Amino acid sequence: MNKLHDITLTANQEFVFNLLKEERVKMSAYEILDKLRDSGFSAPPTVYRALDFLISKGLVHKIESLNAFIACDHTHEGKDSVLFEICNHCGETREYSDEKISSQIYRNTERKNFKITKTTVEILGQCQNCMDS
Amino acid sequence: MNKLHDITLTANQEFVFNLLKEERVKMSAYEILDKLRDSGFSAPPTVYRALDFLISKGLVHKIESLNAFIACDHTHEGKDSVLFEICNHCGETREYSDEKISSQIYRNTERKNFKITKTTVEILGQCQNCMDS
DNA sequence: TTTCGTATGTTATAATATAACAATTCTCTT
DNA sequence: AAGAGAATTGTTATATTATAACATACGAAA
Repeated sequence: MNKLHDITLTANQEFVFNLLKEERVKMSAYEILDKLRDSGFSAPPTVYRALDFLISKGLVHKIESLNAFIACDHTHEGKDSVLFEICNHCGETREYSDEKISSQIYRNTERKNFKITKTTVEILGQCQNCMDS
Repeated sequence: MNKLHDITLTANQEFVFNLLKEERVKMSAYEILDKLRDSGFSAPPTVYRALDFLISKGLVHKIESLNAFIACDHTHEGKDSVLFEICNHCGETREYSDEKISSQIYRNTERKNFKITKTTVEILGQCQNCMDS
């Protein structure tokens, strides 16, 4: 089932989303801008607006510790926290979710009546490939 | 036991650390700069250098999703991940660690031979106080 | 077809962070 | 106490990331 089944994208939003989906790597807003100049993008707000929309729909995530953006890998259900595992060396960024971590995060906060609006879990390090070489 | 038992701070580092310890709230680098102008701080590098040092010693943490810095609350042992719980409304920032979450993060990555250098776990939402009012 | 919400283009600027380099201070070691 | 080497600082400039503001255009729906 496609995540887009009930989301209509404008031309700009589609340019940004397709770029991120095709490249499958994290990109800064200004990298996106540069790659889309030929498509008519000329200034940062065009990129940031599209990103904001895509993020609000869960189609793109921001990696806070790198100020970078990446297309979302998988469908999100209600209460799962997204985790990112990022290699410092090659930049490869894997997204996943972990039920144990998500539920533990929610258990902690529910006890305190803290109402979560967003979770950020980012794991930086070196991947096996980069350790070998 | 004081965390500083074997760490010597320079004057600048101490200004920044004391400010963050006393205020006990997150502050941006430029807020720190403004508060320390009277102490002779005049440009960003002075602040960022002190912060870098304090972070490297574990005395200060950066909150990635807010580009802000906060004095560390507690002693860190080998493999614990720090968690931040941040109220969008009042800005209160609580630091804690959770053995279940930390160990689960490490279990996930060890299986894949991914070597962690840093973890970022930030939970944004609304605290009970702010919900009541 | 008017209306209203959303998206866009554009210019300017705000906020966050680092580069580069000369000058100074600190800490050993002798 | 002097000097070498390392670390820290002051300073200026600039890079990087993100938003404000406002006029215009577009799109769905009454």
